[in-house]
Amino acid sequence: MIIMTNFLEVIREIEKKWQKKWQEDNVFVGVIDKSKPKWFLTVSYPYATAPLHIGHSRTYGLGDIFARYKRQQGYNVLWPMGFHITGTPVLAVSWKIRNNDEDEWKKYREYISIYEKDTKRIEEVISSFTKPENVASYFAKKIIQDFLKMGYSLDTTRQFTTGDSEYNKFIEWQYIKLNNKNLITKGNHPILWCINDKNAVGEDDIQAGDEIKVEVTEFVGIKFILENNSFLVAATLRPETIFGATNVWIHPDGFYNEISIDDETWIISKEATMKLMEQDHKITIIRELKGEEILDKIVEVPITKSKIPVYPANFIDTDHATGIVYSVPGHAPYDYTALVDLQKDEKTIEKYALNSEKLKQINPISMIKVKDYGDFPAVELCQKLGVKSQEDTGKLEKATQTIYKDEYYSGIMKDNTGDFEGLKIEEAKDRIADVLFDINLAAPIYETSAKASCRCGGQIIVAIIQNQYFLNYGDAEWNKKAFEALNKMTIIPEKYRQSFENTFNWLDKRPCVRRRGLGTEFPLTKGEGWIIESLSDSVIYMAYYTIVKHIKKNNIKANQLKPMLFDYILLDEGDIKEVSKKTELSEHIIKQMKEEFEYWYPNDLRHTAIHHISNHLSFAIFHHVAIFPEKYWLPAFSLNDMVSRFGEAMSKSKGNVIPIALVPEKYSVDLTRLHLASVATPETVLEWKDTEVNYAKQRLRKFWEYALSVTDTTGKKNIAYSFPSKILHSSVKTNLKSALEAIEKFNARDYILDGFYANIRAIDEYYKIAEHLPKTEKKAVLRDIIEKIVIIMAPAIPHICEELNERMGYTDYVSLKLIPDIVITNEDLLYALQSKYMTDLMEDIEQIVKLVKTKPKKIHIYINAEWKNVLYELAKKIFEEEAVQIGKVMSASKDNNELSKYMKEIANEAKLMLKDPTIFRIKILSTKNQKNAIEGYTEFISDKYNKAKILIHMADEKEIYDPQKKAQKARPMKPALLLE
RNA sequence: GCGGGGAUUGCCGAGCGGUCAAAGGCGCUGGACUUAGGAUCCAGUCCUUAGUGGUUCGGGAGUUCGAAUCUCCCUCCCCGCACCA
Repeated sequence: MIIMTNFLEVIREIEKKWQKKWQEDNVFVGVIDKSKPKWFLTVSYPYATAPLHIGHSRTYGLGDIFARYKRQQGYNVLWPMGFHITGTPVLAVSWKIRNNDEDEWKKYREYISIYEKDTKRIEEVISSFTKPENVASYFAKKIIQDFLKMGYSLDTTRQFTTGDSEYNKFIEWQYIKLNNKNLITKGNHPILWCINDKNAVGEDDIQAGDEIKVEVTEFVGIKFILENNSFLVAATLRPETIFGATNVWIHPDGFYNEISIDDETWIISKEATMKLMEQDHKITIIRELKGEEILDKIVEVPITKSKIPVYPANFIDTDHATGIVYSVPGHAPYDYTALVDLQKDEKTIEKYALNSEKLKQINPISMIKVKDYGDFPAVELCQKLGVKSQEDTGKLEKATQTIYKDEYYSGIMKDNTGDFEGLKIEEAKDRIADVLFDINLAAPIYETSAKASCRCGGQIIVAIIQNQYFLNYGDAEWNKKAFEALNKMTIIPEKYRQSFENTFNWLDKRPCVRRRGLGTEFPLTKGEGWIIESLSDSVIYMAYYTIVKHIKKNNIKANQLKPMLFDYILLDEGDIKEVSKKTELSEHIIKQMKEEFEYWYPNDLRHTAIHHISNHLSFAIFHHVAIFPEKYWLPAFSLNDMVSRFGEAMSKSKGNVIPIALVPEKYSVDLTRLHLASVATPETVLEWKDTEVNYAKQRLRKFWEYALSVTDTTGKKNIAYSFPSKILHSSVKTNLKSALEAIEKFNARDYILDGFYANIRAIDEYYKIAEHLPKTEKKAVLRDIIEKIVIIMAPAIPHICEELNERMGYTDYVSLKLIPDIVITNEDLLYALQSKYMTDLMEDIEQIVKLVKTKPKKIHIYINAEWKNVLYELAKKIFEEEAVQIGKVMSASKDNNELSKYMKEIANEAKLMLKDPTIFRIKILSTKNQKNAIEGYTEFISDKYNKAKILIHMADEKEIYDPQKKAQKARPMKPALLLE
């Protein structure tokens, strides 16, 4: 109990002690050493706007295990870290703090209180966030501290942020390269836009943007011909329904504009006019009008050429698309309901002097055949749901969605749809739109998927940005090269390769400049206020780590970092003399930078979270193949999923966050590292449960105690190991061997499960079986294996291992100790088999003891006759590659001298074999080795059953004690038992 | 919708053609230690049985000497979908 409370405290002190030493001795600083193979790891750098939590430490912790493992394998390892601060988030935080956003202040008070205890200081820090750069610099500083407190073996001398002016030069160079290779194109592009700020908006800028998902929707604006070159433009998502149009709806009280647009005359709502002005049109307003002005007018439907009237409807929203829709009562519940409402509504008919006769003649048109519906799905569904009027919006919404879905997936165009007859709706929809566009009787109208406001209060609409710059990921040659690179890469876990392939196939043009956020100015449009989108900051920056050290050390200025310098260092292009002259840098410094890059690159492994696959990881491959020669392409990615708690992803609003900064005091660093890396496979969401952490804690404590019990002794010294000790020794070896095989494939979980947990269990087991053995032997064997475990498990639990290494009398760092070769001998394999054999045997004994319910005085164990081993080995050979056929065993036995005399017994045995053919797959111990194993455990078994006598009988021997004829039942690996 | 992943014993979660009744954990049950224990340690935890038997791995069909693992169909669940890092 005392040990219990103290254990974590002891460990925590140890953790601090070693972190300090590592830092003081610069143990993890990457320095060129050409005598060693290099290994360059990167883990995606964090975004510096908030404290990191335990979910992040899953990713970084795995990275650290890999880095430490490689280091202990003799590689010269470089694992640097920087910070991402470009884009909008830093600005958004700063903006909210500046505008005294209460929630934001509250959130940041909590964040900062993780690091600062004094309330006044907390307020001070937050106040400083009114300057964006302070947000980034504060968190960058804190996060790196957190990382070091987690024991990560980082080279901290190569830190930078994506906001550094020197780094911006590197990004500028990247874009110059991409542009030179014609990978940047121009075009128009719809985006979400705030009419107030006159600027693009992202999720951060939209009120409740994290809850309402606002997207750009493309409507087809169909031009209903009013008169020559003058149109009523009705917007729809379902252009195929044009064949069912019976009339046009307009809001009688709504305000509309007659506009001149691209040499045509349109009537659309006032709001729509404003929106279209941002959508790449030439517009002048001719006049304003109210909806009622055009009621009862007749328009011509494109394609069908039928003439239909314009009627009033209150469900029309003038602030949605064009504020005009056409009516398809057969297939649209709103339209049907509005039509019925109007036909009954004498008052309205009179008010607008509508042609009542004509109105009442209007009937729904059926033009889509849908499974499980009659001719008029809208009518059917409205009746079924009991829709009363067009005010019944809840039910109408539901009906609309149901029909949309049903018709979309199972609808077929009917014979009144001309060329489109028989087409599935899925297909007809796009075809009809294309035809309409072709004959210039439709135009795309962009609208937001939901009404939304900017944080500034302005309405958000869709705007078309002209001459926008794009990265052309769809470029056939670029794409092909990226695939080529991907095909050569190692992806861990391999199953994510598919996701990359899908991403590559889906990637097309991607806008690469923004008007908002921090970042590098776009070099092609200097002075116009275009910023390079921030994902481009995280695709080839790994290369920058190799040279940033020299930039900082030599105090190189941004304006010295000319493209030709990067060309020379990173691409080996150009002439050093000229570069030196133009950049005013000494040749020596330039050479050093080049040497550093050429030594470390490529980035041997990049480890990140899974959700980066479809963006920055894919782009990283694209940008590498575009810019670098093949020898510098990325060789490998490894990935892990996130951490959840109480079933949900960690987020401030869910209140389930554990900040990394609190890990050392709340848990322990080694404990957390161990748990995070081993409790789940990397591709699954890891649910953090304190009860499970507790398990890891108990095991860690046990390991610590076992290890401490042998720090005062030395290894094996002329002590002959008895059977149980040999078993322990070789099973630990076997476990460590498979642990090393796992981590070699970057499988940290199996590495820990096999190398740590399985070994502790093996020791537990040993202590049970070895109670009767001399203390000196037990200590010797334990010391022997602890030494190995300490070295091999150091990558996972480095602090504890450093401490034990020291307490065992070593003066070097275990973090730098080479992992020994573990060689599994035939003897080890035999012990493993014997151990398994004994576990099974003891289980059998235990089962019988339980059934008999009396304590046995004697335990007779019968080992099978030798000929049975011969038989099984023979059968194994026969069935190695083919199906099991008993006849073959029988005939082969007949030809075998040793077996032919037992044919009767073999017939019985064969029946058993057929029942359980797996027996042919397992390894079998000789009768002698079965006996050896049992003898090695005799004392233990005897002690376990009140000193019962253990008697081993060989079925072959004559005159054995066998009152119940058990001996003949013994099979290889399955001795028979008799308890008395 | 498109694309991907998944469904395992009370729960979480490994396994992905053969010692698989299926790792490990949690929970539960019993015991030890204790004044006590929601601490820790040990044992047990599908059903049956002097053991080598039966029924299980979302549902259904198939391939195989042998399937949780392979194939096909069905049902349900999760994730990603571009100007957001």
